[in-house]
Amino acid sequence: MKPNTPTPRREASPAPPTNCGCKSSKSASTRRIERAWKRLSSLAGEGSLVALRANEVLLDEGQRSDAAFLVDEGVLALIKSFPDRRRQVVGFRYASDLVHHLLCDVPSQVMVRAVAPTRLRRIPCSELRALRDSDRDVCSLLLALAEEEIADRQRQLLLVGCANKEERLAAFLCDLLARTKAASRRPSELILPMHRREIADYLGLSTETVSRSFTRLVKDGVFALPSPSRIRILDKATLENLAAGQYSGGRRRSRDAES
Amino acid sequence: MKPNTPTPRREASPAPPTNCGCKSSKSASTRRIERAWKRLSSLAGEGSLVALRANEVLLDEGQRSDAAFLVDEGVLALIKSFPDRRRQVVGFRYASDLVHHLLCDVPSQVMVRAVAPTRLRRIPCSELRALRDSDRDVCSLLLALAEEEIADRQRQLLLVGCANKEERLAAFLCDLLARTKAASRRPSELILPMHRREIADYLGLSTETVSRSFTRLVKDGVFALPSPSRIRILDKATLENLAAGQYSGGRRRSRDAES
DNA sequence: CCCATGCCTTGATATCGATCAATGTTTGCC
DNA sequence: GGCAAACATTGATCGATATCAAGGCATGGG
Repeated sequence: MKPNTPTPRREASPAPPTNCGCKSSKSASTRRIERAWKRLSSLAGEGSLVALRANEVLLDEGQRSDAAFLVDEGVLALIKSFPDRRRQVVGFRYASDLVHHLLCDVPSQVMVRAVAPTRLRRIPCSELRALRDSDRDVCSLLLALAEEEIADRQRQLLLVGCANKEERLAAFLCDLLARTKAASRRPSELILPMHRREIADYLGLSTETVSRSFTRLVKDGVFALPSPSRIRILDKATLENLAAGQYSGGRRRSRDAES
Repeated sequence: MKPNTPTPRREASPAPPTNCGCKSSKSASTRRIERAWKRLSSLAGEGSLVALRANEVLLDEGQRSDAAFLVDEGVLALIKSFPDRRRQVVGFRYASDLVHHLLCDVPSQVMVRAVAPTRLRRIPCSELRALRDSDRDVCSLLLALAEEEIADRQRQLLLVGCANKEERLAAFLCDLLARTKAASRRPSELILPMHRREIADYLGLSTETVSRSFTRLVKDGVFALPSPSRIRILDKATLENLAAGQYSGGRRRSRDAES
């Protein structure tokens, strides 16, 4: 559709392992990563478009796909369900994210479901693997993406393990803000593409608790909620402090702190 | 210093992305990974040994190291601390694990501390990076290791997000059992190298709650506790069922289950 | 327009694990 | 061996969040 060349995940691609400025110049390694990204996304041909309606499942848990996907538009949730009702969203995927690229041809650990109308492009596993094996830069790029995902999971773990409900919500909103900053013209305006339930399953809370956290932050003047899915940030500093856990008030678990 | 050639993490290396038996034969890709591992570990020369006493810090949060490390013996914890007393262990590292290999020359997100006497071998970042860039198989190996770490973090996230205290402890013990299976002659005997506090910080619980969970599982006949750091598994099936969350009794968070 | 459905919010209560407070137990040092 | 420090266990109580239970508010179909 529109010929937007996808950029690497997150604006100003962090790509930790390559641009650490030790032996190769930053711009050189950035160029390498960009070239690799173009090669990779060129695999995602126009002929292999996938469109999903909201709530449609791209891939079930345990299912193996012979392709990875590049998100053109929309939002997906990676969901792990348990035999009883327990559920955990282990991540969201937004425009220009890769989905399933690490697990090509391996049974998926999670269900992948669109939380909003979504368009993706298929990247056949065989081609992805061939490119990875033949192109050093692509391998580096995949490594950089993997590291980013490790960092994401760690952030989420810290939230669920250490943060109270307002901190969790604040951190989630900050992440979302960072992801969609470019897309929106007004930086203080934030659209929530997912429902309370999905936010709750991401943050390890119940929907009621998520709702109460929204209410609390509205009352504290951190943001306004013109509609349940639209947020107007009023006090970004407080939101970010909450998100960073830089104050005292979270869930402690141990009395004695050493070191 | 015993000349044990380290094997890739986890016995019978899972290495998901390479041995999926689609185009290359399994043994061929396994051989490639093994060769890569040898090349990588040969970087960790005998001259660069590091020995840590229990509780000694290898690397502080925010510090950048110009080397990665290969664990010869012992156990390390990766710890994230917050301004107040909150703390989260985001992972443990055992013999034959790599430490910090993904974050070479980048400020560490976590503190790395020995929880027991530990010996490591340095792998200079520059050499690691050079080998990664020049050797395709090493790049693949690093990618496989990164995927494994993503899976580990996901497992931990599911524990902290969805499991009750006994499930969390059971899952932790099963993981530890799998990691040390080869080392111990008696498969039902398990040595805990870390203290209750570190287990608690890993599982997102308090030490008291961890202690109570131990007591509970002992009372339920799942294992015996000859001493606080020695476990004799009595009912492995129950332990594994608890760990897998394959029953009902965990922390639900949502009433309605669909899909 | 009216109704039905699904989502969101709010309130009351229950529960799980944290916290506070002792009391055991192990370990290592003298 | 005796002591001290660190670690582990146990009990009592508290608090944060889940759960249960109504409503409120949109949105869409007839």
